[in-house]
Amino acid sequence: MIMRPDLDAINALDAVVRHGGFARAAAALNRVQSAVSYQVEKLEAQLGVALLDRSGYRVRLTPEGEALLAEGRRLLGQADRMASMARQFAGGWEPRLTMILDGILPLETTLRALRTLAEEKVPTRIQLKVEYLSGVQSRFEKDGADIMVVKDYEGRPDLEAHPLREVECVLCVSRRHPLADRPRVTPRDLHEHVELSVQDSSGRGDDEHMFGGDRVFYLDGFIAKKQALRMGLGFGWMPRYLVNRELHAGTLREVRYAGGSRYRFTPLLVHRATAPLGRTGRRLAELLVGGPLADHGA
Amino acid sequence: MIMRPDLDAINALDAVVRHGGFARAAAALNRVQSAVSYQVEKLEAQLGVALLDRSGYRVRLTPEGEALLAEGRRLLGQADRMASMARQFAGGWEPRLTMILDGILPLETTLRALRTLAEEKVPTRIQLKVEYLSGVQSRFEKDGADIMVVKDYEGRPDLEAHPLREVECVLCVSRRHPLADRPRVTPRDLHEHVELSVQDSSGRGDDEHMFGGDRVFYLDGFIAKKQALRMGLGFGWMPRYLVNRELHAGTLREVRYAGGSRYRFTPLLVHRATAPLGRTGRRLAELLVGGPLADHGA
DNA sequence: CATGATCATCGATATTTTCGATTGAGATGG
DNA sequence: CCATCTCAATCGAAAATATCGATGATCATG
Repeated sequence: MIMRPDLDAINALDAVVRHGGFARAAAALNRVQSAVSYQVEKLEAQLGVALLDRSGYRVRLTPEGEALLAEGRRLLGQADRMASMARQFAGGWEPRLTMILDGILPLETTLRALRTLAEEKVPTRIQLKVEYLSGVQSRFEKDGADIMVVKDYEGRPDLEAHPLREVECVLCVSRRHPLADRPRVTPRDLHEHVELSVQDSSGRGDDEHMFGGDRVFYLDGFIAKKQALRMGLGFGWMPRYLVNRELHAGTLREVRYAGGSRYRFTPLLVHRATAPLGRTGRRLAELLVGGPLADHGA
Repeated sequence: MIMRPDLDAINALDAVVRHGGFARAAAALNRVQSAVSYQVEKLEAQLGVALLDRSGYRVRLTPEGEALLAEGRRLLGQADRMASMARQFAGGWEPRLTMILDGILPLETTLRALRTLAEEKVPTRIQLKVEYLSGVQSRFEKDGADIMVVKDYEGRPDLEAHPLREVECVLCVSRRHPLADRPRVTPRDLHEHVELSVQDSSGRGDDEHMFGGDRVFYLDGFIAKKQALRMGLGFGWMPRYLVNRELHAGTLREVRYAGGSRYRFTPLLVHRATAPLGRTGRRLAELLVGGPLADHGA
């Protein structure tokens, strides 16, 4: 008996109430009066409830009609949201985007970009995963992700890379560590101490910037690594943005290493050239790279 | 170009995905395969997005289709909720119910009944207002409320009343009040002290149980009155359920009044006989009265 | 390779929706 | 009080839309 209401009919009722009458509603809907009348009657039949009080000269909502129209308007709103989502998909926005980020990079930059996307109301459901070193690429492949932001990656012809802002790394120790006060540190000095490193989350080989000592502690992220450094467990490379405060305060010291206690690298934003990014992907890349994407290979 | 989607079309898509194929979906919907095919194509046209990937032997949702169908299912759910609300209205449930409660009565009983109604998922929007003494009836009239629960009311032929569980009142004072230790309190004794009373929220006359002394403090509710009693400001009647704990603990004492320090009254649930209660009203009355409503006057 | 299932397509039919005109009832203004 | 206007229901005809039933192409399976 009572069935699902028809959106057009709800829309008709809404127009009648909003414009205060069938004739006006009809004009607004580009229909004739009887068509609107028909739709409202249909709605009443579908719901099995009298929605309009027709006893007076002008129609009025019944209490039931009021409650149901309120519900119906929410329904219309939701339908419109669905339509607008479709419009965005039709306009080239992808429904999903997966990005893998190397944990050595500042998360804040990425989060700021994601917030901007949210403010721009992109309909894309974005998934962000953090990995380390070659774990990034490995997950990129395994998950069929759309974008990865890496320190290094194994170049392939079907991948396209864009350079991001340089990141500087510093070789640090705790101020209480024996290496802290040594004026000129040699590789031999380093070998006598524990090196702290973030483990490659894929389980594969090590970073080129490691020293290959006998004792290496592997931590599962740079936050843990920083904590270990501060506790004086050993020495290790840290991205500068993560230890600036500590270097300044003196809780961490830069190792005066003869071979250079700093190095810079250029992170790369990589995506597949074969399956080009959707609009959200392009926008995200644009925000991260800091300008529109040039079309060049790795 | 992109328009509001049709619920039937969404339903068709849902059936196709759920049953895994057009033919099965058609069977489930009591249509033929081509009709379902038509509906899904219409939906795709309405949304301007390819929802199904038809390249394989079996159709699959595109990523866009997945996102949009998820949205669509929520839409269908909401539409069904609207239909079920209508079903309840059609079945005699009223959309709104206003009840006025005398603040002397235990709120908990009422709240328990309202919770039960909520659990029974009645669609009615219930408004509860608390007033005191004749303020209850006055608001009942002014707001055109459906139900009032009163201690006393001005009987009229078009009102129908049902007795509720008796409430007992106790004449109390603070244990530090001079009346607390007096063995036999006379009306004259009472007149020497301040009487505490809850003010009639309509501003009209006083309760029959007042003592008519010279000094009466009017409080704006029983919580305030209890506080005043505990502070030793005076004596006054309190419903027993509100002061049981204090009487037991000894912070409040029952006045040993010669004319009786207790009285009971029977609260009445009153509604209009002319405009009979809807289903929610009847159910609420039933819960409060503690049984089905008998059909008798005041 | 035969068979069966799946889905798109298409003409015919059935149903729904809209149109346009009319009617009766209430408001409006002289 | 009456002419006139607006409002909304009603109804037959026309238009639009949905469904049916049959066909054909494609793919899977044994």
